[in-house]
Amino acid sequence: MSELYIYNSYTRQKERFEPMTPGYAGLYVCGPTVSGESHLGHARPYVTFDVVQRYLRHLGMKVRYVRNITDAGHFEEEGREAIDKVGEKAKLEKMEPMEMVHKYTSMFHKGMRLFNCEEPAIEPTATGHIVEQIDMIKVIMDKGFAYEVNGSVYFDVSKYAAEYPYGKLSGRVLEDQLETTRELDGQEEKRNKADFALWKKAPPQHIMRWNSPWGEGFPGWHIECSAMSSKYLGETFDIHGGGMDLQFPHHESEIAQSHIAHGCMPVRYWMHNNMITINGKKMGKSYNNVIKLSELFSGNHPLLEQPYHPMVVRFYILQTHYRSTLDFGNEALQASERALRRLWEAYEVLQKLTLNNNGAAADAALDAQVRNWCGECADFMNDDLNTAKVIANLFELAPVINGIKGGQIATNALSGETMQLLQTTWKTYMEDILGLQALQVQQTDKLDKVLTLLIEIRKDAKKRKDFATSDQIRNRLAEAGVVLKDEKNGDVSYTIE
RNA sequence: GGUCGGAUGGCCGAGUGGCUAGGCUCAGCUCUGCAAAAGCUGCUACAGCGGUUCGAAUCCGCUUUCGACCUCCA
Repeated sequence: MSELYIYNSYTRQKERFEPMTPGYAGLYVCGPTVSGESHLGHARPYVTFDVVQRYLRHLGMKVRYVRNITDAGHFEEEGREAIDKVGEKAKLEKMEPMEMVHKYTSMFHKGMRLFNCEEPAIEPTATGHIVEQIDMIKVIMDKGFAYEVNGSVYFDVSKYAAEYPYGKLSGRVLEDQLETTRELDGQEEKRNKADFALWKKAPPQHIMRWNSPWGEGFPGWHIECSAMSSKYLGETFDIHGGGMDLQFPHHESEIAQSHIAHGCMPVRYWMHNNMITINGKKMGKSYNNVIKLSELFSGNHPLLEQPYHPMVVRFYILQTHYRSTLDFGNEALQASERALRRLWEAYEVLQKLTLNNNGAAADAALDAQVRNWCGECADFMNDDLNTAKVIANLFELAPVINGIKGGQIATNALSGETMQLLQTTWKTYMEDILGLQALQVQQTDKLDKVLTLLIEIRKDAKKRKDFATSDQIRNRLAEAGVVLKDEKNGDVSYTIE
């Protein structure tokens, strides 16, 4: 039995995952900024870390999964107008800040449900943890690594870098930063360009503001994650996840401020998912090329040829390793849709197979092959969560399942034990770990009865060789999105698209 | 400009030294009243040029090219 290895961005190598407390795992993932609707790019980390969380649990660990909601505090452009993003957008939309935050939080939650992402154990908000953030800033100031200027507080990166490995996570050296950091208004407040804000003084027009020892203002860009992760997971915790684009400056800053505030490194394993690209470019608001989730599900976007089911998108994400870029394309999504449909139908077939083969496997070679394919899935997950290879193995097994049903493979080819392993493996990976669900519309009993009746009428017609009637039923149902399938044994099954 | 990471068959995408990845598409066959589904078979690729090696998509060097980060970003 192999053990779980994950790629640690901090050390840039795969490391064996050993939780701090055996049997328990702490996971923090940077959540959404609820000043706008989530897009396809956002889906990736949440699906990725949902699988991480599911897998840790599958391995028997109790997982505390914390994912924040950023509902205040980020700057549009640091140092320029010091505009709180949430406050500014609210004015444009003529909404109260809390009204907008609630709207986009609800939309985010709805998206997560559609993707079948399990809810985090704790979903803390930035505005709910102003006190903790202020306390943390005070500690950093007391230790001499932050300074106040005109109602704002900055972290002294140079001082930190002189003693500690600042830039290790993102692979950069401070000297480069000093040369390449862009000239911005308000930079003169800082002692060094590389310093970042822990607390910003609120300009008069700023809506969201809180009292602090330094006057009215709002928390800096990075402090919320440090304050909330340490509160709920401890000063050092197991896994911190997020998109690769957050490595610098966000996660680098988290490390520095937490390190000073708590005297220890905050995170043991850093995990970063790669980006979703579109026409070769990262999908992001700075490129103005985002496809919002609602557009994706409705197909209402110039780049979309059709709507895509949330499960198709989830499957599409999991077919690629999380550390590779994933290029958006209609062809790719459509391929995923067909693939998932085929896989899920095989899964449903497998669940219905009831074989009681008490004897040995008639086809020992196939039996061994099946056992091997099943067993490999765990190895693939343990190798830095290679969901792509797990799915490939499920596709290796699909013809075996369909073959047994179709009669191409003898019913006693596999031993009863292997059959059971096959069923358990599919249930475990399809549902529990990959978190996949049926694409089909949930049919009601009434609909099922109607369709059963039509199928019976069609069967009678076929018996009488009245193919006009039988084809009419089949074709009209197909037009309505119900596909009939004539089984070899005379049964008829249907799928609703 | 600096740092880092890619370039795999018609498309998507695994894969770090030798063994068919997988999916989608396409073609043929089996089954079938026809079709669909399913099963079987075929299409066999690793940007280019050198090098290391018995052997390289996989290691090293160079070239071309794309991207990410350096500013809010998942």
